[in-house]
Amino acid sequence: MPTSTLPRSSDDRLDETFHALASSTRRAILARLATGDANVNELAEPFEMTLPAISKHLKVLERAGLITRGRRAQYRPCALDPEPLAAVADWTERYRTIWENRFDRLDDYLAQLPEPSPPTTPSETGSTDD
Amino acid sequence: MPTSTLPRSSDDRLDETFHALASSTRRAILARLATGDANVNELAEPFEMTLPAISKHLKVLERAGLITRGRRAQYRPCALDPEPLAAVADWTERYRTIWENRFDRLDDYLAQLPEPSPPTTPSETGSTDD
DNA sequence: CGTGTACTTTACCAACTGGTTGATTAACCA
DNA sequence: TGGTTAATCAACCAGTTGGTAAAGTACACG
Repeated sequence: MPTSTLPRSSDDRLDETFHALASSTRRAILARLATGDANVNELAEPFEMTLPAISKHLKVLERAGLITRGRRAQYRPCALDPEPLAAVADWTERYRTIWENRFDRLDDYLAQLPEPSPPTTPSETGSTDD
Repeated sequence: MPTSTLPRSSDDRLDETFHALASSTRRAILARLATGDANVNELAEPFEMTLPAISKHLKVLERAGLITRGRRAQYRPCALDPEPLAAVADWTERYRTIWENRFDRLDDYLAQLPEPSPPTTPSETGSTDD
């Protein structure tokens, strides 16, 4: 395996980041690492899962650049690297404005309504919806 | 298939949202929908993929709540619903602070350095970086 | 009616995931 | 040297994913 370090597009990297995050196990590992570095056994402890399974999850997180791994004696300490999350935040941000504009348009619509009929006159309101 | 609409945990829904976003095809569909609603054929047009494949992607996006679908004659118009992205933004935000604290700690470290050697003395600055 | 258009469903496939067990590597300790 | 601990590798398995082709459904139109 030549460990193909080909120049990945930002699309590919976003694919990889989102995929790595699409697992509550992996997100829990990241949450644990957010409190400080940890070895593989420490990371595996909360899960009802064998060590090789955790090892695989860590490899996914590492390939996505979300963690880095060192070597201290026979331990492989893992550290969080939230850098790829910046791209996630950027991507998400572009949709937040769209989301907010919906309410803006609704606000505009409500603002130009003829009369804010008081809630004491429940009749007359068009009940033939749909 | 009883369409199991079981009460999903927020973890499960985040899994589903991240999974739906972990495909550049699906993100491209969302980007297209960000410019306005569209039918399935319109959404499929930019891709070298058969219609059933797009249909499957749309189903993934729909299950994740990222799009809603209507019925107008034989058309099934799709509309973007960025609401689930709020949870993504929230999740990501918790790690942004960690990311920034790194630099804060670096700032603290730099701030407490003995002497901020002025830039007018270009010698003396350690040029033996790797 | 029948025919075309828009889309979904079904059945099938190869590839990938996510887990397992058992063997293996690597470093420390005695 | 040999044993223990930490972690990965290899092989395997069931279930899922992402695509296809072909058939089916739903609606409009002449």
